[in-house]
Amino acid sequence: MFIFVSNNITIMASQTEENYLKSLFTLANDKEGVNASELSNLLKVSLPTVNSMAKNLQKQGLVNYEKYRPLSLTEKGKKEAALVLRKHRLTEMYLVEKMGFGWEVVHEIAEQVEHVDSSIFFEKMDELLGFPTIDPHGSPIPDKNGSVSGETFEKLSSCKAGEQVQLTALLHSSTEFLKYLTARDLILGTELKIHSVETYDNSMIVSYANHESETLSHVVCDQILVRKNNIVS
Amino acid sequence: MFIFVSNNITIMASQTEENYLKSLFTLANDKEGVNASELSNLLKVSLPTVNSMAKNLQKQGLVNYEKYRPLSLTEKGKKEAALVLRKHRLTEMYLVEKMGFGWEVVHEIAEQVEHVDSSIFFEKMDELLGFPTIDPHGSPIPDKNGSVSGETFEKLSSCKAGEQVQLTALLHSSTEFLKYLTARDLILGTELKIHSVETYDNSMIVSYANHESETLSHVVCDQILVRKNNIVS
DNA sequence: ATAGTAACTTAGATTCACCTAACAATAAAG
DNA sequence: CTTTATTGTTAGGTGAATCTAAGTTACTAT
Repeated sequence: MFIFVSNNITIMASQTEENYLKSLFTLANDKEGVNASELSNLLKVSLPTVNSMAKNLQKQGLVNYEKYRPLSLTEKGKKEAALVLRKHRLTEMYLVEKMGFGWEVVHEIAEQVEHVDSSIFFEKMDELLGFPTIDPHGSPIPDKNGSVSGETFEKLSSCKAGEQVQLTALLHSSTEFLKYLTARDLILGTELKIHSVETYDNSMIVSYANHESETLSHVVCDQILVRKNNIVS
Repeated sequence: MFIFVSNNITIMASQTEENYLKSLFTLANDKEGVNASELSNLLKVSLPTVNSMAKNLQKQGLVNYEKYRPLSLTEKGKKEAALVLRKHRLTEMYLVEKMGFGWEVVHEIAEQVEHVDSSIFFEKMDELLGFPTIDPHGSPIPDKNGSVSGETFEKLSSCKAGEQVQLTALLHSSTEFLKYLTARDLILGTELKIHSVETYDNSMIVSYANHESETLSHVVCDQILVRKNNIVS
């Protein structure tokens, strides 16, 4: 009879390692692999540094590394990275929603707070925020198992003329805002065609359902998240 | 974290350095100097490690170090230490008051959050808390210049039978100790009447709220700070 | 197809925070 | 006042995360 002593004692990744994992995760966005030089640029460290960290993370079973080939995360690495991202995004949400910070300033703070090692701390944030699944940039917040809800949404304000999109989420849901939208028959799922974007004030002219032409201000477009459709011509 | 200026270059103290400064500050409580071995015990590092860090901090003008003599903080060191303590205590306060954590669990989280380098982050906490001067354990919160509020409290152990006092702060806030107190409904602000002091072991018999008679050992009384009430007869 | 450039790797060094082993000074106890 | 115990110091070494310099592989463009 064999006795297996599991030697996969999980030790917490260092802050540095967490940053590498997070960067690999975000840079990999849909692509297959990530070049060492991309990481080198993003993290502002030299290529040899990336190289040795790649080997280190490979030893821990977190990244796939082969000489001269782009890097990629293993399944284990992806999960770990998603959990860091979760901490980052929950923190950003918390800072904005509960502490009243502007979106411009929260990233820098979240970059530091994300490395706190305390599950109750982040679960409390999650709870106080009402278990959000996307952050205000439309990026998904991974759940506590590191699973990411597949889709990422974009702000309507970042779309271009000619695109067809579907209204999928709101960044803010004040009564005022909801009234504004319902008054225009804009509900979740509405298919929008973007006719033009006014360069002066960034307002958009869109059409949908029974609405031939509606003008939406930038303030409004910036609070609406959409899914881009495959444009069928 | 804190900032010191040298040769016009602003350098941040490392998390490790912050921890040494904070420990020196708290261990020095009234005493003149701190033994290297005390630090060694508290920080769970070897004596040689403390020794070399002492030299390092001396070079930065933060501690007074002479061979074989106890360590002490310079004025500059005291200020930086107080600022770390400020971040720690504001964090604890925030976690308890705004996030609903119990005061037994916040220390561990605050130990990590205190090293975040962002003045707006802690100033926002301060603001949201209404600029408190005392943290959840009753210890004073230094202001943003590193000055500690003047009010000093007395040890319960130094009080006499017949006195009425209010529990205002704790000298030590280990999880064990906090559990001990909460198990007896002893919280900050509790009004205590000292019935008698046992001359043999210096234990005290006190009454408060729904507790007719509780015996507190000297060890416990020596860790509790109180404000003496003006006894109106 | 090959020369030139960009990307990657290796080698070797540095700094920080830590360690153990061995030695020195001070404090405590007889 | 000497011996012993505690406490502090020095020397030397380790691993993590970084660097520069120099060499190697892969991509790209003529």
